[in-house]
Amino acid sequence: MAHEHEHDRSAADEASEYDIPAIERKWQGVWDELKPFASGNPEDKRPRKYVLDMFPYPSGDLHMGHAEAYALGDVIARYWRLQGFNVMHPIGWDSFGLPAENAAIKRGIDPRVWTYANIDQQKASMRRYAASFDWDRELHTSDPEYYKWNQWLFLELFKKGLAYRKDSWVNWDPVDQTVLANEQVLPDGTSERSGAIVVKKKKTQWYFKITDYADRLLDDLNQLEGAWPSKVIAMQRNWIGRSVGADVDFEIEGRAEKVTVFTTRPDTLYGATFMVVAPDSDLAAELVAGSTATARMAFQDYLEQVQKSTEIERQDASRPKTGVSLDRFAINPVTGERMPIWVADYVLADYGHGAVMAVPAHDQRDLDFAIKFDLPIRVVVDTNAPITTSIPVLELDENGEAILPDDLPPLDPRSTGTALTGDGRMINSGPIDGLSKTHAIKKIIEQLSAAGNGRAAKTYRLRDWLISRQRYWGTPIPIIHGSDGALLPVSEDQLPILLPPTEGLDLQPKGQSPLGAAEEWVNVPDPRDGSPALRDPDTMDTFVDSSWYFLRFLNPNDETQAFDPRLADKWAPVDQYVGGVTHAILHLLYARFITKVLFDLGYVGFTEPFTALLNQGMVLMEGSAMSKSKGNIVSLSEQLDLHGVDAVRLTMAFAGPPEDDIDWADVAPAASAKFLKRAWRLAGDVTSSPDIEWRTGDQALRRLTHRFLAEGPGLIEAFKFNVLVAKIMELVNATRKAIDTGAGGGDAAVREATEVIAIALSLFAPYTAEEMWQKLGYEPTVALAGWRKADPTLLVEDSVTAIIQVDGKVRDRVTVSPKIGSDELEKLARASAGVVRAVGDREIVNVIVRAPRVVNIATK
RNA sequence: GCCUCUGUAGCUCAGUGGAAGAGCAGAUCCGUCCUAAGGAUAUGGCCGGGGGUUCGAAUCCCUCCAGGGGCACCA
Repeated sequence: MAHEHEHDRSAADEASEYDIPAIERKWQGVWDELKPFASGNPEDKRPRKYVLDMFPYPSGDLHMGHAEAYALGDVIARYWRLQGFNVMHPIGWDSFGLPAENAAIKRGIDPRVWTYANIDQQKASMRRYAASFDWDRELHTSDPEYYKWNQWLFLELFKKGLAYRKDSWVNWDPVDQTVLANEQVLPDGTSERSGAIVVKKKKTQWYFKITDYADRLLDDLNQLEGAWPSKVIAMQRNWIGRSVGADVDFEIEGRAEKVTVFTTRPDTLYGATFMVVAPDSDLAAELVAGSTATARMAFQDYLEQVQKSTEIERQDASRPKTGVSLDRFAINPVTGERMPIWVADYVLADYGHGAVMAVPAHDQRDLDFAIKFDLPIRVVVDTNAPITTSIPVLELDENGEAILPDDLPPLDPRSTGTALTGDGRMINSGPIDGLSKTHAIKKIIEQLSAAGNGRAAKTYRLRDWLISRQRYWGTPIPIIHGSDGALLPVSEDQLPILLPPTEGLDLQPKGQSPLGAAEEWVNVPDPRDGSPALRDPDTMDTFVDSSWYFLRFLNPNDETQAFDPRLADKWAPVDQYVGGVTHAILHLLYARFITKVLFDLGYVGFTEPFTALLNQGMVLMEGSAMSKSKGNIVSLSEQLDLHGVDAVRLTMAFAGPPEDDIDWADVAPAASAKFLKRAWRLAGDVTSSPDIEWRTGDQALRRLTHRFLAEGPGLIEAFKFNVLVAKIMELVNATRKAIDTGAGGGDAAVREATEVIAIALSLFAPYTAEEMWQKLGYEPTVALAGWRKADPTLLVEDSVTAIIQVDGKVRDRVTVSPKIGSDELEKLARASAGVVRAVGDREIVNVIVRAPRVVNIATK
């Protein structure tokens, strides 16, 4: 620090001190005035990019997880701005939902009050955090101006038959007293929100018909390959769970209608020796009703036992098989054999048709069951037979059996206990004998189709999206129930249907929507004839809100439409989406679905909402997720007060690859703060003026600077933020060295490097970067300074070191021109002292030359 | 059980056929009334183990081990 400042430090201007709180205050004001992150100017000629962070639920204050996500998303937004793009980087609030309602109940206040107070608080923290959001686009999903368009969207789906009511078994959360979508139930059978064990209830509810889009949701994942994390793509594929096979109809003795089952292995139909029906299915109840009294009693006992078991128990595949016979029979359509019908809980009521044809020889579950209950087993695929891609021609003996090598294991699943699930050659299967699996499947489907008792079929694990919720703080469903049961859509000019005030309403969860008790609200005239009718009392799943919010950001204040299709053409889909992997299925699947619906309705011209996706990891503390119960919560505001916003943001970016978790115990925000101050000091030590001629500067430092400029964009675009930060550190160290022991503070290369450092740091540490930029003699803002182009002449080295190996070991090295020829390099290598010594009197058998980098001399 | 990702310095990670690297932390020294800021220097590695391919392997192939994630009675 210069001496003259030491005497009047108290009066020193802000710029001569690295006074973090003062710097933060100063630049927030400047940004508010300059609005460098506004993206709404229609005259703006820059190319456009849409960078979106998943919007937060307003829980009260920012936490470490938000801090990581918004730091990383901001790096990308700021980077594209430096590359000359008009970047739309909006933020809003996912402000409907249960936490607000539960908090309101606890405190006896309106959820609105709690929600909007939280938003105010959280917004202040966010502004301090200096994410480069375009605040002009802020939206709240709990505003009537927003949820009006949820209702519009619902009606669009209703008109298309994609929103419908059905009576079905639903997931019921006994704590929050509401139904849940399948996606909101964790694999262990608990609610993702309340943690309660979810139970099944039979209820009539609203669904969105996402299963109509199952194929497109699955197939379009291919477009996202490489642009979305492969983990998320895999999870979505699993979730949709398409199986390809056939439906086969079985005649039932004593029943007029056939029973259809789905199978992925229609080729094994000749080996189907019994049928298994889900115990909790309507089919089982009906079949047993027509059976003997003994069967009915056994079934009743079994059903009760099944219904007592939890979802977790039921999902344990290692559990021994259980079941009872219904004493009814199906007829195998190809063999004509009688097949006993059993019920067993390994068959699920809500998958396929709730019944399976059991092929014990070739399916492990069926085999386990057949062995336990001594049911017939017939092998129909010879898995020992060789497979060819065409119809195989095999050596057969006089009985028509394939001639096999002696050492193959026998085909006897009953004694081995292992089903033969592999490919092979069909046997015991009449007209399809001799075929391989693929051909047999094709042929049997043809035969079944021709006979009218089967057809090709697909089935999915994906279920329709249950969107009704029996709670207050959400979007009212725009449907009126006529006294005759008619479902009457509210006309669009009546929207929004506002939530009634909470006064006089009991929000306490009790299994029925609190809205149903709002007499004045719920009782409406039938739009057809004015007779008494009722509003639908349920509210929508808040995932409806977030399934299209990225479009509302385009013109969040538009009162005439949900979004402007012309703006959607310009800005959407989102170029870069950033958020946690917790939404890998839920939100992302729903948003993809709604986007495809909007495409089909002609509102948007694209079918995928998020072109690229980055999942950031979690912030942990000492190896585990931060939680109140563990008592390991690190307070973000404390960290910000301690180290400054810039240091915390830099730490988030530097800690590792963005998708990895950050353990706050392993990182050093204080070291980041130290580094930032070190970088900041460079700007004060630059004594040249901005118009200095770069070319006169120190060449070594210039080379380093321009190599940095050349590789920076690739690192950012590959999300290797941590690597870029390490490179900035290197550049800072080299510049420091040039100032102290080399070219000095007046050198042009020192100024150039420091400017580049300020620009690069603006991605991670905006306050420090602005401060440096100003010290270097420029007007704000560094955020729009632009990423400089690397000078290609500074990227080529004028000499390189070639290594000389003898038998793979380095024995010498020579400094050569990067353009040296192979012959010349080989000559140099053979003559080198190290090589002569190492080779000695051995014979040289081979010389590999890779000019200009390496020569390897092999000896005998 | 199946699928998938990851094992490189104390920590976080680069490097993905051609000399094992960076940042941070730690160590020592300079500096200082003390502390700190600041600066300098050196240290630190069976590249998870084993086998193979190659003139040459951290890098490619096989196999095993360890850890993370996902799926799992879905016919």
